[in-house]
Amino acid sequence: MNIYNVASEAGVSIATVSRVLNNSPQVSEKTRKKVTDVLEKYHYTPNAIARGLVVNSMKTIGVLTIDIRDLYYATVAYTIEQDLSKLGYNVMLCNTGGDAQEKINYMKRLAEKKVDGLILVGSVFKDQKLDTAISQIAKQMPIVMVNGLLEAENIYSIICDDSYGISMGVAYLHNKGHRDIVYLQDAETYSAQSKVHGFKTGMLKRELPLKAHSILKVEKGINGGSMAVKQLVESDYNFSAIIAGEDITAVGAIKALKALHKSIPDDVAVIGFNNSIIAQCCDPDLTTVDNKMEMTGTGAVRILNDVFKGRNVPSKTVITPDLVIRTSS
Amino acid sequence: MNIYNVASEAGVSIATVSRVLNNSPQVSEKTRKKVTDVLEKYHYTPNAIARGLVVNSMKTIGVLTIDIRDLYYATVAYTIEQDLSKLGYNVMLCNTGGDAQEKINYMKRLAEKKVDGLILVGSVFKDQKLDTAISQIAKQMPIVMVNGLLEAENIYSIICDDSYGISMGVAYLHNKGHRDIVYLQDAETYSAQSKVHGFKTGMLKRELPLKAHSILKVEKGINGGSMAVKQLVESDYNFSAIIAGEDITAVGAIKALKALHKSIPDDVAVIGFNNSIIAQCCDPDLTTVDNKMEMTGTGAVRILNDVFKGRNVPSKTVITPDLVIRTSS
DNA sequence: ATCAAAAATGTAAGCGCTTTCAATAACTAT
DNA sequence: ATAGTTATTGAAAGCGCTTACATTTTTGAT
Repeated sequence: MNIYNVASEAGVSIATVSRVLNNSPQVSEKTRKKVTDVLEKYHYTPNAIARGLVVNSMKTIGVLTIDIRDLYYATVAYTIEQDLSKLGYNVMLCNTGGDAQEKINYMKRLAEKKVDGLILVGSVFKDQKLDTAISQIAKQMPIVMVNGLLEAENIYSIICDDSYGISMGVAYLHNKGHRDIVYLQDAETYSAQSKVHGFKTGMLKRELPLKAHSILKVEKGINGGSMAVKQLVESDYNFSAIIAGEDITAVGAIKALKALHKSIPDDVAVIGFNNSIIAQCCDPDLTTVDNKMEMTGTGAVRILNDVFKGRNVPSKTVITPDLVIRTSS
Repeated sequence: MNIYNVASEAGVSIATVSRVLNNSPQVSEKTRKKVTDVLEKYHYTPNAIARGLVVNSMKTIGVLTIDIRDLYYATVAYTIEQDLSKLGYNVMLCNTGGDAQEKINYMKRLAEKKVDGLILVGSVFKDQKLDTAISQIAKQMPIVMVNGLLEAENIYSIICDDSYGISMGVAYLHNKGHRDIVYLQDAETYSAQSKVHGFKTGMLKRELPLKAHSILKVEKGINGGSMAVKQLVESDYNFSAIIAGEDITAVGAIKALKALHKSIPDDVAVIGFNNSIIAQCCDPDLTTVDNKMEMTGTGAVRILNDVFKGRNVPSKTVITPDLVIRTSS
């Protein structure tokens, strides 16, 4: 059933049917009814591909995340999807993992499908090949980078000030009397780098010691956090507080500390990052940096929509995180 | 840059360009090179919309979930996306919430966009209007229902035997000597109904008491689980074990129990459902039913692909869950 | 009744591709 | 060289829609 069938059945031209389909005001009530009757009778479904070919848009946005099972990406992607849906867009969701080439492949496929825009959530720290590819794609459609930065035409960034988030954690711990704070770096993304930076500057600003074990690179997850604690204890490193790059890593640290009969927060204070639901599942409840996932998603969509509407959009938007204090610190 | 430009630049016909684009073997190496040179020179990107219009497919699958922030949906959707990607498909992800009408709206939009198939993850228990809509849509494309059932042409179900999962929990607790087991029902989906059924039959089979408080309807989440425990304690109900419909609800119960200085599992044993990462974040680690999220997602994709390939596919596939025993029971 | 303006409808081109079928080029065996 | 094959290539239709422009109908003022 296509527009021709409808037209002949209703005794009008295809142009008129198209007008009815698009609620064009310039069609009389009488013929409108004739057409809608036929439309309903045959359960006509317009073909968005054909429409898309003409108007050169499928009302679809590509969203690339590292891994949707990670609560951070899930929440951002959820908000993006819901907001876009209200604007009439659908979301193509891609899990790219950490690999740059995989990201490029996805972007190319989405470019072929002529998505109206791209939102890249999370980003590898630096990859020249990837950056080139992104800039190239941006010639075809606007790109919003969430917690990633790439200064180029038609690319917009929305970034949570993760650095500041971590430095808030440092400040809080310092005020509580902590001096030997360990930071667990559990990723190599733009955000992760930013967090490390925040930790370093926060420590230096307060003249706290930055030693060999102050920044530990670990695997993200419960196991990574646990291993870090084991490593610290085995090396007899003296520490009274841990800040982790993600809640889940902090949970791992808590588990290991408890297994060693360390009291939290009395023996060791722990701070996480993301303020995901996980922070409320562990025991004690986790103090964490709230990086405003909903605000991030909503902001990304607003930027994209503003670009579509031809409005003036700053190339970089910054979101300020909060420190959520719970019982683990 | 379109196929015409490429053709004239390369001095061939558009048919030849199309053949090169689709790696047709019937084109000589010489002309193939002429064309690919032009393709690369201009960074030509094929237009999948135009292609889609001709072949009537966009190589896209619609995936409807209740809420991607829920780890269960996230994991299933992740697996689906990854598996489909390998087969050359992209995923349109939709968060429908619990609302039937919303689901219908999404499905209609996806139908217009001519997705090649639909995977509905999770489903409202019964809704005549929704079922009618789904059956209608199934006339246009195959539909796979994950943990949902609707017997109709072109609709396939893949279901985790949640009923059995819960009954395993009951059996385990019974063997440990528990008699007064409470079930926390935290949803109204098909799965949720199935879990309740499993609880009832499991209890009856072992001649365990089913009293007024044996099945408690609660809100899903930490708060729901906590409230349930409070309610049970306040009403002086005597119970020694709790099974929750989801891990996160079980975590809420654990928190409330610990706040009341009940020891877990000695005073009260707790079992969750899903075997999500949350089950390893709480303290003690949560015994839970593993409903094989990856297997479910992979199965759904396999079914869809088999249908595409014209293979014979059973209308219902059942997955058997496992009981993962940890320290909370 | 008549004509100009406005409203409604129709015609036809074209969006960028695939694909059938016809035409041509390149071989092969005589 | 020649006819018969076979491998390449090209011409053109068509996928289902939007839209600029042309045409027809309606309306309203005279």
